[in-house]
Amino acid sequence: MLDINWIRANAAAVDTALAHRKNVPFSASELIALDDARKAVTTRLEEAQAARNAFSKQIGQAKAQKDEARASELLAQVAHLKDVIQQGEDERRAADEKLRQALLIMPNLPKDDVPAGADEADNVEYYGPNGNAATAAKSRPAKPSFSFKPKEHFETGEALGMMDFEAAAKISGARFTVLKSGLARMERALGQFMIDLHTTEHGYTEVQPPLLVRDEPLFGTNQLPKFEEDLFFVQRGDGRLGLIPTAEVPLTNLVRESIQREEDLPLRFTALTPCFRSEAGSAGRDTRGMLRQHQFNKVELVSITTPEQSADEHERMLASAESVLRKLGLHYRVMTLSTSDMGFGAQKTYDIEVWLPGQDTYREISSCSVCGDFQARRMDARYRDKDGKVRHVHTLNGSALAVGRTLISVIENYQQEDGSIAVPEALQPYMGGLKVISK
RNA sequence: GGAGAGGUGGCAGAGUGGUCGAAUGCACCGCACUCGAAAUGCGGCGUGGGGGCAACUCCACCGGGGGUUCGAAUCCCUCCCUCUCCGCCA
Repeated sequence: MLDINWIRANAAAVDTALAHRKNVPFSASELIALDDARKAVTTRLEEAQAARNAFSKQIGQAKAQKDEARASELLAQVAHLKDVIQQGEDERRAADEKLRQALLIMPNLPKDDVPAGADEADNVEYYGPNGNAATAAKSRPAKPSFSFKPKEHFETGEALGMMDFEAAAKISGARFTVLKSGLARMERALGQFMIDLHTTEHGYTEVQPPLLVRDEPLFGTNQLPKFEEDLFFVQRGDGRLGLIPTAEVPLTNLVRESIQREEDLPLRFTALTPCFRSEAGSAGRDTRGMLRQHQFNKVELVSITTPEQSADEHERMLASAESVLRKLGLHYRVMTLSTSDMGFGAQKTYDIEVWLPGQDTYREISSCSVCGDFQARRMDARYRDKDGKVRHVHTLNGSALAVGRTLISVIENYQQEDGSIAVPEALQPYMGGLKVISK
C-alpha cells in the first residue's frame, strides 16, 4: 500500500512512476482530494471531541466537589455535542474507508531502473549486476542440442505411462495432473533438492506454514482485494479460509503486526508447499500438459530486510534461484520485467525463463520481486533501527523454483530418443542413485 | 463438540466509570559514580494523526467492531484469538 503522506509530498513523481503501469485506478491528485476530505472531517470531529472532553472534565470535578447544581448545568451545555460527535464519527469512518479502499487497489511504484513498457515484449534481458551477454552465456548451462525432434513434456510423460491427465480429469477436472512412478518420484526429489540447497547453501530457514489462511494475510501480500477471483476458498463456519496461491503469503506474513530487531535482519524463509490457483481468466491458455495447473508444488524464498538491504537482497535472491537451474544443468535466461508486466505489489521483478526444447521456447519458472515497504505497510510489519526509530521493513519474494515446471523442463531437456529421461546428476542422490527413468 | 479463564506499552504485569496514555518490574537510551565494567543512583523511554517556525498543543489508540454514558482500559453486545479441563481424533 502506498503512503498517502508520501503521495502528498511527491504527487508529480507518483503520476510519472505510474504512467507506464497498467490498471492504475487513481491519480495522485484524486487520492489527495480523498485525503483532504478526510482531514476536513477529522478536524471538525476533533474540535467537537475536545470541547466535550473539557466539559466532561469539569463535570467530573463538580461531582467530586458534590456540586450537583454546577454538574447538571454543565450537562445541559454538553448535551448537543453528542449528536455532532456521533455524526462526525460516521463521516470520518466513511472518509477513512474511501481513502483506504482507493489506496488498497493502487499498484506499487516501479523503481527508476525498471524499463518502461507497454507489454511483455518490452521486458529486457538481464545479465547480472556487472554482467554482459557473453559472460552470462558462458556462466550458464548451454542450450541442449538434439539429434532428433524433441517432444513436449506431456508426450514423453504419457508415453512412459507416468503422467495421466485423463485420470486427473476424472478425479478433479481440468488443470490437474496425476504423476506416477519415476516422474512422481522425480517431482518429490526436485522439491527436496531445492529446499536442501537453499537451507544449506543460501542461509534460508525452512518453514512449514499453514496452507489455509485468513483474509488478513491475503490483504497483506496483495492477493486481496483485487485478485480474489484467482483464489480458492474453503468454508469455515460462517467464514472462509483461502488456499495459498503461493507460500509467499504465509512466509511474508510471519512478520505481520510485529516489530523486528534490526540486527535480526535480513530474515530469510523458504518453504516447499502446494499452491492453489483458480486460473480464472486464463481459460484456453496452456491447456495441454501440466504447465498451468490448479495445484502445483513450489519452493518459495522470502526475505525481510531493512530499506538499505533490499536491493542487494534482490540480486542475492535471484542468484539463489538461478543456482537451482545451474545445478540441474538447465538452460535459462533472466528478464527484467517492464513496468506493464510487473505484478501489482512489485517495485522490480526478475523472471527466470527456462528453455523448453519441446516447445522450442523459454517459459517462466521463477519470479523474484522486491516490494519495498508496500506489503509491510499493509501488514504493519516494522523494525526498530539503530536510533530506536520504528520503520517499515522491506519484503522480497521469489520462486526457487516452481517444482512442476522444473519437472517439465527436466523432462524436455533430458529426454532421449528412446523415450526415456536421464536423471540430472544433482538429482540422483535424491532418487536412490537412479540414472534413467524409462518404461 | 461441551464447560471455564483470559487478550493492557518491546516483554512481564497492575488497574473494574471521572486529572489513566495507563502503576510497577525487566529490557533499552542518557547522565553520575568508576582507570574501565558490573552493581547502584538520577533522568528519559509507545504508536498514528491534526495545528504551530518553535516551545508546545489537540485528537485517537488498553485484541477487532458496535453500543450505553456528559465521560469507558473499566459496563453491555458481537466477532477474532489464546489458554485450561472433558469428549473426539491423524
